[in-house]
Amino acid sequence: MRAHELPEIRRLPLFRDMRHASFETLMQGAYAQTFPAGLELIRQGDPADFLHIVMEGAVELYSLWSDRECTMAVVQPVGSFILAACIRDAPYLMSARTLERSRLVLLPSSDVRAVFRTDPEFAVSVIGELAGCYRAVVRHAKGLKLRTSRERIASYLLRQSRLAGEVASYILPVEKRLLASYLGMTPENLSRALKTLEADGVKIDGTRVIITDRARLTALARPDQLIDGPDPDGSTAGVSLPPANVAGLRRGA
Amino acid sequence: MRAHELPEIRRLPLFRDMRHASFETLMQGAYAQTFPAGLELIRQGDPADFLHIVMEGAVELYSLWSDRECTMAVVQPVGSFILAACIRDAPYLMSARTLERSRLVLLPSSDVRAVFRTDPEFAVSVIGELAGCYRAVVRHAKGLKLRTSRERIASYLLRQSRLAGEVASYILPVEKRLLASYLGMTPENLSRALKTLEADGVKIDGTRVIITDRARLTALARPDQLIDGPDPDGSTAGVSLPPANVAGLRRGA
DNA sequence: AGCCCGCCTTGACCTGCATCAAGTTGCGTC
DNA sequence: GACGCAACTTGATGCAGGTCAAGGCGGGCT
Repeated sequence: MRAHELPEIRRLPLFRDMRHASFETLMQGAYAQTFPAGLELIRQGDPADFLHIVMEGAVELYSLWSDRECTMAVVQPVGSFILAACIRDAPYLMSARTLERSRLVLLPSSDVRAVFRTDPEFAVSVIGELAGCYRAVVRHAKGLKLRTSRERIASYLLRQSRLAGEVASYILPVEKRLLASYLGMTPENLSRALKTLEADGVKIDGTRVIITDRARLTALARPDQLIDGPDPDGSTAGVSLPPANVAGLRRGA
Repeated sequence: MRAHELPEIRRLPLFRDMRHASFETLMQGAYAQTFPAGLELIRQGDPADFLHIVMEGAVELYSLWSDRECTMAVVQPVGSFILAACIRDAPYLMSARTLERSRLVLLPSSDVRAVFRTDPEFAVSVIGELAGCYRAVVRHAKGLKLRTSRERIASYLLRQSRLAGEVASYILPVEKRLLASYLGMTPENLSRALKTLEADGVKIDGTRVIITDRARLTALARPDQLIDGPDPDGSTAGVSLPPANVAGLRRGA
């Protein structure tokens, strides 16, 4: 564990308000490690031994079933994942892999469970975090059930623009294949849909998104706070695709 | 509030372990009411003023977007709903309506939030409940993204059979239109798919389901604990369609 | 620099599922 | 028992999106 990492973890909403002693206890059992890109960190179905925290890099949460695979979320620094499985001492519902070289901190699940029973402040933070995660997944499910592919794409593009500060142009934060999987469609379909969306106010040039007619794109996407967020308090709770970079710098790769 | 209702609420996992005084406090602000069938209890987007508990009847949670609608879950006695919105003091993400004449207990959200801050045992229960809800929605999303319509139907039919005790025949606990919406398809498509599933080991006669070839149906559905549940500890956390009745008695209607 | 591999695109095709439009059944009501 | 409504079924049709197959582009490595 590096010196600067402890304060960074401490600043997370999940750990911000807990007692000092509790934090110490948790961090005693912690260990940090750097993993190469493309490594499977967690296999779905395995027992939830550790709460994972992403310090650097990016981690994809995905699910497998019967030779099919789909992306559920991407976790970026500094964020935690699979809190729910740790708490219930239940098998992971999702697998996780690094998208790039990543540094993680791992906390034994048993420690996490022990600490929130003795530190009410930490318990309250866990409640907030879980409630946020729950609402994020509900939003995702709503999008899948209520919107068509094109609408999901348009909403995503607008949401990323909003997260970057209502910019008219930005760089996609993830590979298109991953985006397609997250949005519940094939890469081919995403590619074609992006092309046809040029008639609806957005131009895609490689990884760059240029919103040419925001009103038109908005009319198609019909963004809704109850699907696209954010929650009034603004916390995203880490279960979604990462925010876009404003400048031309490409994340990862 | 009726005399027998307090103990029933107290028996819920969410309230079972809290301090007596906390329970008293919560129940002082509670009020119970009976609603007719088909009444909108909650409109998505409204502020989360009350935690709802279903004492009798059944409540559908559904979502609306742009003249489309989909069922997210059905809550049956004795279960609570929209805990996450209450905790975050955020707008409801889903609407709720009674499916039949139902009796509900309503607890002011502010009381819930206040109590879990002062009663660590209650906080722990809330954590467990939220983690369960989160995992239930993740499962639902996985099913939507990884399985085809036919596979979702087959899985659902097998799951209901399991919940009823591996019976070969049972009555559908909900209307088919609602089931279709829950499974993410149109009623027409459900109707047709059920017909074609007769070649795969299950016969549907009205509301009765008869599994004629469990092996064959299982081969199609490829049930998976990480999608269909249950979690090892068995708690369903109330976010799913209700279990089937074993006997010939029809729920609701 | 050149090569190679993986991501992305494009095309052709086709399946699954939605949509629209009638029926039909079942059930509660009068 | 007849009526009427709502749920369900069935049919015809169309389109969204999946699948399969073949390039093209770009970035990283030797």
